[in-house]
Amino acid sequence: MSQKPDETALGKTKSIDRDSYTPAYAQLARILKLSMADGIFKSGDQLPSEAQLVKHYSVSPMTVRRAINILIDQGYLVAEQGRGTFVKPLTIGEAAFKLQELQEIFSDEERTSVNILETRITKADERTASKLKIPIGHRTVFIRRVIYLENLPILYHREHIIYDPKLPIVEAELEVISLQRLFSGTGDSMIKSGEIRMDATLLNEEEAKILKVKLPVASFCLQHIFYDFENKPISWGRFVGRPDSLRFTARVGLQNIGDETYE
Amino acid sequence: MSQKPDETALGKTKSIDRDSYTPAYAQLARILKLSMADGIFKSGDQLPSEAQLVKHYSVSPMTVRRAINILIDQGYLVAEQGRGTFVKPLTIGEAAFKLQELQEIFSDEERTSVNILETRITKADERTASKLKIPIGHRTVFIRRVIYLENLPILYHREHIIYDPKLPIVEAELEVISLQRLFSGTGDSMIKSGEIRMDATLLNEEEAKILKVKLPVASFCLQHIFYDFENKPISWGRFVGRPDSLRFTARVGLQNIGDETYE
DNA sequence: AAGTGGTCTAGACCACCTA
DNA sequence: AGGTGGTCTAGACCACTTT
Repeated sequence: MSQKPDETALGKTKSIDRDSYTPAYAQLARILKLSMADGIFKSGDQLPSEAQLVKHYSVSPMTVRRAINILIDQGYLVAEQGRGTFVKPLTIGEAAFKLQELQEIFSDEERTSVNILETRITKADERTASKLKIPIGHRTVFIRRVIYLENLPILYHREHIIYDPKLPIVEAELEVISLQRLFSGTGDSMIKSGEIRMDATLLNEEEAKILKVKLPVASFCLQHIFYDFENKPISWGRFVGRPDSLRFTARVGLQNIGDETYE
Repeated sequence: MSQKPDETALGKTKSIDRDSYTPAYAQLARILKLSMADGIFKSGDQLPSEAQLVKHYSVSPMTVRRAINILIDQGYLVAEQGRGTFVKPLTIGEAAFKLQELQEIFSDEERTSVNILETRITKADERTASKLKIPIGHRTVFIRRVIYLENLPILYHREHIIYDPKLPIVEAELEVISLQRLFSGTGDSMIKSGEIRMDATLLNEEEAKILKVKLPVASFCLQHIFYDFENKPISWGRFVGRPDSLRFTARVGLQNIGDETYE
């Protein structure tokens, strides 16, 4: 592992194809990433300076800068002003579990269906009132529903929405407003932000029955609170997943360096 | 909710302070983000064109472009070539649960300690062999350890590392190599990439005893496989967390718009 | 003083979409 | 055709670190 920048290492690498449709900065980012994957630049190594890269690849400083910024954003490099740019050692903290997969389930309308078990107006109990920051007894719309993927129940959802007499409470609409919209992101929304918390829980009898699993069993619970543009809570709810259908995976480090832009 | 770009909306917003130490692109990104948070630009709205922003804020096209790219990367905007740049509706899929918090636990050496329960050379059983892609019976180093945060056991870790006679197997080193290094990211590493899977599990008796919790209880399990630069597995292991100490939260949408760069 | 990254300019050309 | 985003140039100046 060398600490000095090694310009000669660039000699054997690919060059930038100016006729290609993938932009120069993306090509350069990919080349640098491949060099790291091949071990040409190892963890802790200093990269050739921007000026050297500009010369070697015959691009402008802005293009080099952009390529490097992408790799910094992706966590592969660190830049220190006045010192140089270095290959960042892999850390586990970079790992992130995304809900993207959950979103994909919802956008697949062919295989997904939602079944509303119950929807009624109720008065907030202590816990609900506390979460939604409303007085106890304030009216909320309570909904219970099951999300099926090819006839298999994979999510059980319970949600309290603050009752607003100005909004129409049509069951069919509720289905769309609170779920489909949140996941697919179509149209406008009254929601400014949201917090989601993931817990591991033991399913209770009701949940196990609805999700058609045998007790005792552990699964994920996703609790969510959404806020409007005045930062007031709108709704509070929780998804409980079928344990064998809901998995989260994350990757760290260098792999699958494809042709995609920004990769 | 308007669909046409509304240049007049910019009139009342802040301007860019050229004497400030925060760069112009970051200031502009923040201004646009605040405008969205204030509801000046709503979900689905078209932003003023780059040319309009250039004029209005008296910056160069590259600066506007950079500010917009940041907000696109952060998931607040979408750009469509030839059409315009639009405010992206909030979607739940953007939410990501990061292991950053776990990393912070490890870097806090004052409060964290690691206790090795066992370390021995063993022969791979079927499952281990399959995960590490080695023949059954191949030697591995098996380690069990507990991570304490202020004398409270918060993580139980079991790991199989492929035995390599070239590497020294000093207990003290193992502690550093496989955990501290992975989390803190100091020094170089033989690891090129890793996969981490999160599951919800019922703790078994051994796990519950070590983590000092009462059964039955559900918790998170983080399974990991790390690969070397030839994409061969190096180690396979799993963390089981103390359920009340290990939580994951994620946020979506606009909030906490501070002074930080890139925010 | 020399080298590094960080920012920024003031244009240019292109591809794409809409009218 | 005119507007939009997407890319890129060839420099410039600054702040910082190292020698």
